[in-house]
Amino acid sequence: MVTIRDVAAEAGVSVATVSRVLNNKGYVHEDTLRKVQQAIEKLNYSPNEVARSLFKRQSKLVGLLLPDITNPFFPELARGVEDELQKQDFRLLFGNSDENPEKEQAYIETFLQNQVVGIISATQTSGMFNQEQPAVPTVFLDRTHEGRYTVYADGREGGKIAARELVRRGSRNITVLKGPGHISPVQDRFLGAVEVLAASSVDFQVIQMASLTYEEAEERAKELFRQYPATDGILASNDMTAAAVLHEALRIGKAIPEEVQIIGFDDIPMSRLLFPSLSTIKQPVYEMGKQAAQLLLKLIKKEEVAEQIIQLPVSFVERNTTRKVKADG
Amino acid sequence: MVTIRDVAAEAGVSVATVSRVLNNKGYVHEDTLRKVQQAIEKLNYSPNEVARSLFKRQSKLVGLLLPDITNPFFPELARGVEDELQKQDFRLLFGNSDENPEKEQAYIETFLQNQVVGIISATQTSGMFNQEQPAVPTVFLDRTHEGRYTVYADGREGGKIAARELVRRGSRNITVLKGPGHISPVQDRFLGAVEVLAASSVDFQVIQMASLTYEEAEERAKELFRQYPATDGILASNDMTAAAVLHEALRIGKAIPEEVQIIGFDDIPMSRLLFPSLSTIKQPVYEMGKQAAQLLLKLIKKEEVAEQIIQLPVSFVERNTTRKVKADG
DNA sequence: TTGAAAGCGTTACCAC
DNA sequence: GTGGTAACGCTTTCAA
Repeated sequence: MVTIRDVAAEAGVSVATVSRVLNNKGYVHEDTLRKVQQAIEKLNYSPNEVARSLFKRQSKLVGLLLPDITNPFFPELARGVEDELQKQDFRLLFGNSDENPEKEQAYIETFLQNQVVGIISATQTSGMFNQEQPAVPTVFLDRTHEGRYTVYADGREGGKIAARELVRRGSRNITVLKGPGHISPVQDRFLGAVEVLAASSVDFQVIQMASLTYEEAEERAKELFRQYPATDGILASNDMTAAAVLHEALRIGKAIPEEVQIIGFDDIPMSRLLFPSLSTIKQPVYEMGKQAAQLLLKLIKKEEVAEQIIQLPVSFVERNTTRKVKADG
Repeated sequence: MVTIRDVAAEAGVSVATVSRVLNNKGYVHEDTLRKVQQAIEKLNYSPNEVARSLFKRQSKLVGLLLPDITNPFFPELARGVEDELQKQDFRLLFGNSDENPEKEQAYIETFLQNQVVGIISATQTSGMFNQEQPAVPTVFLDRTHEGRYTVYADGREGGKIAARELVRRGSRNITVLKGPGHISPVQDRFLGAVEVLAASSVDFQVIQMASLTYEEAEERAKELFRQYPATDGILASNDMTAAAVLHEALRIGKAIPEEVQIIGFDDIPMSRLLFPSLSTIKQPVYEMGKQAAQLLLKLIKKEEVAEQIIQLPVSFVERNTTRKVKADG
């Protein structure tokens, strides 16, 4: 391993000088500069980040905590975060918590032990965060936490839009699939939907799910069609569950969207590839990741941040699990 | 920040002693042990990994380089890697290279600067790796590299199986969509398929794609049906392109699988949710990630490793883009 | 069984 | 403009 000492020796200067050119701060003569640069080149030197981090008590690393990268909602989030951080030469320390408090705790602890400059977390449990203010700037992503920096999409409005679209397109007996209540975005969209439905004149009922897995959604969908055969509109908690419902509906011979309309939530990549392609509420996922990273960067640099909570808009994506409607007017 | 010094002071011992209990190596009296543990508890001390890494010239970090986590093939790979490493308290430094040599170079450099103990790379370009043996144990995943530790699935055999299944199920005019030749697994499956087709009595043609994007596949699919209207069987480079072909086929009114059969490759999560659900060649993706991590762990610990290359088997997943065939016999 | 001290590779302060 | 050196928090000799 070649160190700053070797470079100094090679260039015939002190380590202090080499350090100065490395960080280009402080005076250094042009000739000296050249000598040092040549030495660096010659020895193929590259500074040891660990030593730097130790001295500065802060690394160029950011901790990213996700529930599960395998859930198709998250890869784009992660990408948004990474692309933004990468531009400023920050790197990602990455972990999946499975919403398991112990795992989460363990990851956060090692993030901190590795002296990350900041943390972005898309988890809800946040056992650690709840206890105390974390030692480094932290931004929550997709999940809201009272009094914390947060970037998320307007799930409430999304739920409303979904419900309105379903009603507007003619559903008169709607079933809402309600996801786990402790996941804030899931709860928000549910509340939004119910708010609109309650104020409308359509019949509706709610089926509670304990998870958002495809498998459970399949079960619930069976139940749904058995229990509420008159249902002609379904609001799913997310696209994955919508896919399960869609398949079950097709399996038992329902015409989609003629007999039953379905609206999902998220707009994950697969949604447009389903058949019929899935109408859904789109979250600006990449943008959310990006904005979370930007916010964190500001926090790290102690720049002024206008607001603690950034809420991004969602939008209805009309595809083929909802009926067409005449142009408004 | 509470340091080992604080703990030592609190416990009334030297830092050396605290270090000994931390790493439980060397003699330490039972009473002393207790005192130190209490001090640690009381001060809520947790050792600084950065300082450790600096001294040991080696961290508890592993670099994971992926082309793009947004490509649905990779999340499960990453998960396999992470789950395995996490058990042994290693953490992941994570980056997407987009198969861009500069990005890749930059990531690897920072991995090394952060003194990772090892690297797992699923990239093909590997500008850096090609030059010289990297400074730390490195395992290639999904992509093969001459003379390097590698974990991958048997794409060649997969290509053969796919071709055989298509022929066996009655396709007589087959189009092979060939992905970018520089990506080894993609090339392997192509070669396997062609090998079987060439030895068979069916007609076949090849369409070359410059990428594996859905968008390009859509274009090529249009071309395909225009140029080779007699095609009754399609071998796609992966499931994503298969999905595009499937949609285009449906759009122009082809009956699937009656008029045209399609087989994908990978078995990404969406494949079973397509309509008709996609027959494909399944790669044991999670397992691949896991094995790569296990291999790297062995390398790190300088344990004996039986072989440099681990090849995992693939399998045909029969779904509904291929015709049923009577039981063999 | 314990402690003093050197050293891991940097940076930043202070002299010159 | 430049260099010497303490310090970052830890581990590991080595001596006691």
